[in-house]
Formats: sequence, structure tokens, C-alpha cells
Amino acid sequence: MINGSSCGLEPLFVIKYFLSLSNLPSMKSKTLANFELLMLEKTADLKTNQWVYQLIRTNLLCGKIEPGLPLTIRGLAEALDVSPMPVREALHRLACEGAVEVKNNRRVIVPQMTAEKFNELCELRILLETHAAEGAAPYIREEDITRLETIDARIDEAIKKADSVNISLINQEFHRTLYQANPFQISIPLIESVWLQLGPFSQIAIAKLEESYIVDRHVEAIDALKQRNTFALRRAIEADIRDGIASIKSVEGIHGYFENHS
Amino acid sequence: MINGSSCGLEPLFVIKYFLSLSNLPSMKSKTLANFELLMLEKTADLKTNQWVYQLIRTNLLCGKIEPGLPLTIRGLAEALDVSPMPVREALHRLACEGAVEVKNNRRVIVPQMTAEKFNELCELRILLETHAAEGAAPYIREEDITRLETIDARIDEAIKKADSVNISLINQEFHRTLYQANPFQISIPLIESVWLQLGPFSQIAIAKLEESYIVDRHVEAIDALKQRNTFALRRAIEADIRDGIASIKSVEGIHGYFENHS
DNA sequence: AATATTTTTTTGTGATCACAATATTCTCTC
DNA sequence: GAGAGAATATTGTGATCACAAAAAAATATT
Repeated sequence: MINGSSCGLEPLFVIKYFLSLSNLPSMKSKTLANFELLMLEKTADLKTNQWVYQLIRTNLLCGKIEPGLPLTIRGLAEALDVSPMPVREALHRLACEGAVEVKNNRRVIVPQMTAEKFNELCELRILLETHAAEGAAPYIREEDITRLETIDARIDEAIKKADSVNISLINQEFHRTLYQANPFQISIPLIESVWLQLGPFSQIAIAKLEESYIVDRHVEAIDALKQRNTFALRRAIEADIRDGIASIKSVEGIHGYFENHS
Repeated sequence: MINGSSCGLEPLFVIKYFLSLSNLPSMKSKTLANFELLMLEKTADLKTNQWVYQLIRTNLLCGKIEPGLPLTIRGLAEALDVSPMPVREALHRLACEGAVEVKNNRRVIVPQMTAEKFNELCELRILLETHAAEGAAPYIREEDITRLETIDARIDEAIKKADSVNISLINQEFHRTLYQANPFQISIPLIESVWLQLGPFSQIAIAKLEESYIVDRHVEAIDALKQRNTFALRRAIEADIRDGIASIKSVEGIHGYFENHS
């Protein structure tokens, strides 16, 4: 992966992105759509292509872009006020990671979720992440544990605010930090790919969850780390993931979000 | 992944790719390198970007490009007689898949293999592929088994010819065909990413193997499929992968290929 | 002669343009 | 009025150019 991690991103402000199809007063066309894009600050150290990639990626993870609607290079470029080139690059990369789908028409869309896909993605999460956690365990230092506790506190904060976007983002930061403790970690890009495919869908679900239903399961993982109990760590990670899945499945009417139209 | 599979590729002819640094008569520069590129026929249905991607990808898998040496957009573009644009796209995608590495200098190289990385990649192969095989088993039809037997026969042929490139390529085709029987398969892109990272290295090793050391383990998998024994299938796939690993590790002086220079 | 500094070349990126493929809209016919 | 066809607009791709960053070569300095 080109840009390893670096995803402690904070959404800043919001602009509207009118999918440039037409600006007719009549809106009879069903394909006319306007997305709201979360903007990210373009810090000096971020190069344009990285900024564009991170921005689109974050917006996908936040579920800001409705599945099925086409994303166009020129439309995004205009909305972000950059040339089409970095957008082209970002969309290609996101396609390669499975975050967006390139149809035969070479149209780019956010893939629709199906029940089977969802289950398979969850299984892959468990498979890969328990493996990654196990591989990271021997390398965990005291300072890593402290860092994880800090991140966990930020998650609790986000839960209190019912800030579903940051719940997701910081939760991912927790997992990534844990797995990255292993200096020979290879699987993070694979895991991130799975997250990207799950993200847009689960974000919609989490946003519908009431606060009381979101339980922080990370303390168990941290305890296991403190006890240097690798097996307990595996179980904690698996429980954490399964818990999230169960929460999503508990959302009322969630089945209506599966495969609305082929 | 943009182009699902379609990798029944046959190497056609070979051209030389002089890494365009200089064409001085004196060759004192150590970074001057010439690769031989396997060429692929550019069939009419292949678009330029797909052709370029497949070509570079195949060459990486075949170990034709020495790890550590820089790959340049313009150099490859000139060698393939296309504009830099499709090459740029292909290299970005390959970087995203882990096949090449983009250094901080934004130089693109084939990553060096280390012992730890190799072990981790092998573990990931087993983890992902046994899972994929298990998921595919219920969907296997008679015709799929026939197809797998045909592919297996081609592998034996390649082994007889000691054609290490085709051994690898057709072996991958076997596994891919098996996993793809599951219409809801998600993990193939992840598996292909692992293959791409292992490929260049194991190709070097396989090329050094004597024919007698290469054993075809696929019959066990096919037998398991015929008996509809999912557990036996898992074991067969795992055995097949472990066997390949053992072969590679048995190659004389293989440790010299790990991390020659940082 | 070996190191430090400058000059030259090469490289990746971002921008813009041309073009063919596709999608959308308009027009005609019934 | 509704469907088929033509005309128009939009899109992704490939090519080319300008530019800043970085590498390589050449020069200067000790």
C-alpha cells in the first residue's frame, strides 16, 4: 500500500458535491444526485494525490456516498477543485482495494451490499484480525498499551456524542495500532481492504444504533495484552468483531438495505 | 479488483528492456540494468491499460525483474511502446496490491524478500486459501472438477518440461478456478495480492528446483472434491501449500536470496 | 586523491487536450 | 402519448507538456 497508515483524520467542514449531470430546474432524472462530502484539511505535508485519496476514502467509509450512484472523475475533480488526474488515480486505487466497483460501462460506483457478501466479509475480518492480533502480541510494549488506552478513551467519547463517523474511524485506529506493533506485519493492507468494503454499509447501520447498544469491548483486549495472554487476546478481538456484527444485524429494518436493486 | 481474473496467459516472445539510464559504451554504472521482458500478445479485446498491467504483473510473477532495482514509468513505456499513462496506472495498481513498493523517493522497486515476510505470507496463504476452498466446496459441480483435472494435466506437462514460469502460472489458475466456484467469493483479490508478493521470490526458487522434487498434490484436492469431503479438501489445500513452501526452503542456498542488501 | 559542492539529467506528478465509447436528450413516427 | 431512432452531451482513456523534486554526473575544493 502506498501510504501506510496515517489515518487519524478529523472531518473538518462539509461542502456539497453536485454530481454534474445537469443543472436543470426540473429534477425528474433519477440519476441526478447530490452528495455531501466531508472535507479534510489539506495540510502542507500531504501531497495532492494523497489528500484526494484520503478524502474520498474517508467519505466512502462514512457512508456519505450512496451505493449504486455513479462517481465521476470530472465531477469529483470539480468539487475538490483539483485536476482530474489525482481523482483518476484515487478512484483506480480504491477500485483495486474493493472500495468502489468499476462496471463494464467503466462507470465507478459504490458496490451494493448483499447478505452473503456481508457474512463473508465478517468472516474474513475475524480470520485476518485474530491472526494479526496474535502476530502482534509478542511485540507489544508498555507504551503501546498506553497508546491503545488513549485511543479507547477517544472511542468512548465518540460513543457519548453518538458521533458514528468517529466511532468507526477511531475504532479502526485502535485495531490498526494493535496490529502494527508487529514490525513484520503484512496483513494490514488486506484488513484495510475488508474494512473499506464493509465500511459504507456498517456506517449506515451504526448511525441508526442507539448509544446504549454500543458497548466498548476493547478493555478485554487491553487486559489480555497486560496479562500477555495471546489466546485471550484472540478471543477478545473475535468477540469485539462479532459484537459489532451483532449490533449491525440488530438494527431495525437493516435487511432493507441489502441489495435494494440489482 | 478491476479485471477479475483472466490470467490464462501464454508468454509469447521476449524483448529486452534497457532501463533507460544512459547508452554509454562504458557500463561502469551499477544502476544500469537490462531486464528481459516476457511479452504478451495484445489481443483486440484487451485495452491498452489492461495489457500493460497484465504484462508487468506477469513479469513480476515470473521473477523477470530483479528485486531492488528501480522501475521507471518512462523506461517501461518506451520498452512497451505506449505512452507513460497506462504504465503509471499499472504501477500504481501493482503498488496497491503489494507487488511493487513505492519508496519515499517515490521510486518504484520490487520489494526484497525477508525470512519473516516469507513466513508471514505463507501463513496468510494457508489462512485465506483454506477458507476460500471451504467456501467454494458446496458450489463445485461436475464440470468444475473436469476443468480442474484439465488444468492439473497442464501443470504436469509444465513440470515435465521444467517450465518453471508456467508451473507457477497454471498452478495459480488451478487454485483460482477452485475458489471462484463460489459465486459469493470475496477473498480472491486478497489471495492474489499474497501471490503477487510471494511470486517473484518463489519463482527464483522454483527455477532452481530439480524436476523430481516437484510433486503434484492437486489430485488429493480433486479426490476430496469428488467425495464432497470439505474437511479433506481443506487438508489437501493446506498440504499443497506447505509442500510448495518446503520445496522452496529446500533449495540449496536459498537463504542467500533473503535480504541481500537493505 | 578523496570529499564537498554545483550542474545536468532524469523522474513522478498535475494539468490540459483529443478521441472513442457510452449515456442522455431530443426528435420523429406511428 | 409512447416507443424507436438520431443527435447531443458526458465520460474514461491515452497522449503530451510543464514543473518541482530527486538522482547522477561533473566540477571545484581541500
